[in-house]
Amino acid sequence: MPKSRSYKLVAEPADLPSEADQAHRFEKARSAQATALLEDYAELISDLIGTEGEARPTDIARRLGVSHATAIKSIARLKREGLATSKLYRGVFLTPAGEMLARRVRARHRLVVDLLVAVGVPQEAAEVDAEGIEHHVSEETLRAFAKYLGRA
Amino acid sequence: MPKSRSYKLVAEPADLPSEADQAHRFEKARSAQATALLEDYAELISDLIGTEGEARPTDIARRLGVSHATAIKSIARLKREGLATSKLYRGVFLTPAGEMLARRVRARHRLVVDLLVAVGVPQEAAEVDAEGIEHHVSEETLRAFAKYLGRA
DNA sequence: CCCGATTTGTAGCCACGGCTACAATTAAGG
DNA sequence: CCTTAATTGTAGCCGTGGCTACAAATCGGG
Repeated sequence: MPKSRSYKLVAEPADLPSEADQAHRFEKARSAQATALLEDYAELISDLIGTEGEARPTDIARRLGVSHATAIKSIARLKREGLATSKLYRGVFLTPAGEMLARRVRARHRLVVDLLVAVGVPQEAAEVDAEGIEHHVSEETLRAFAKYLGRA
Repeated sequence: MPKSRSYKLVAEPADLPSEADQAHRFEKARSAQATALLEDYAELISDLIGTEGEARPTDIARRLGVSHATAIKSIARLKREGLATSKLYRGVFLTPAGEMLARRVRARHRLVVDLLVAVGVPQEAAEVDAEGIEHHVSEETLRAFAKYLGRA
């Protein structure tokens, strides 16, 4: 029985998922979006520490294309979430949890770029699109990507 | 010459894109995210009108998994952006611009799902992930997908 | 060692997109 | 036709993630 509008007798159209399924999908997308920023910061901080030896708020801000104030506020959120640490006027560091997240994110990012390239997307477009796409790729999809790329 | 920290003599590490490039990618991802909500609403409204004959705020809200108040506020934004129209206590309709957007979004959504399935992602995972991924797929990448699927 | 530039941090603003609570309107049934 | 349920709309709150402007600390060169 339909959840509402019981006077409507037509069946659920085949080309639309059930209300519950559809709502569930959107909720997933929203929750993925909520963690996207944390993931981007974690990966970037890890990269900067790896290549520059340190991750400084202004560098982070420049790389993300935001003001330093925005970066500092986001770093504060990372600290609240237990992913990063920093002392006043010192650089930013990742906690073990932050490092783990960074590693996962970096691996996922590479897989996404590689898959895009493998199906014929030009390198630069793949890099750009992957930056947004990666946050919405589930573990299951990731496994499929790895398998497709022969890294199962 | 580096934009800052001129005392640093090491070259830009090869595994990180230039600051400008990276910032540009993140900006792209952010702007895509900003339009994602409008795209989801436009597609859903179009679907509902097509299958149910009308698009009512509560149905929209249920399908998106948000409160009706949230849906109504978002519909107001669609109206501000010239994508939808509605009169008090009547259903929601799309403007020609809204319809165009909906068509583009629907086609893109299908292409993304089909590509995911084609590379081995299970149907349901493809549907879920596509909901978040689709907003970040550029025209160029879309063309590559179509070509890969033999629909060039 | 101090002065000025750079970096870091803080304060406060805004729009967005969630929410609950309440008001108004419409629609259905007796 | 009137009452009640459902729907629609409004008000106001919250956290997020942008921003600018200003303050504080650090760092490098003279």
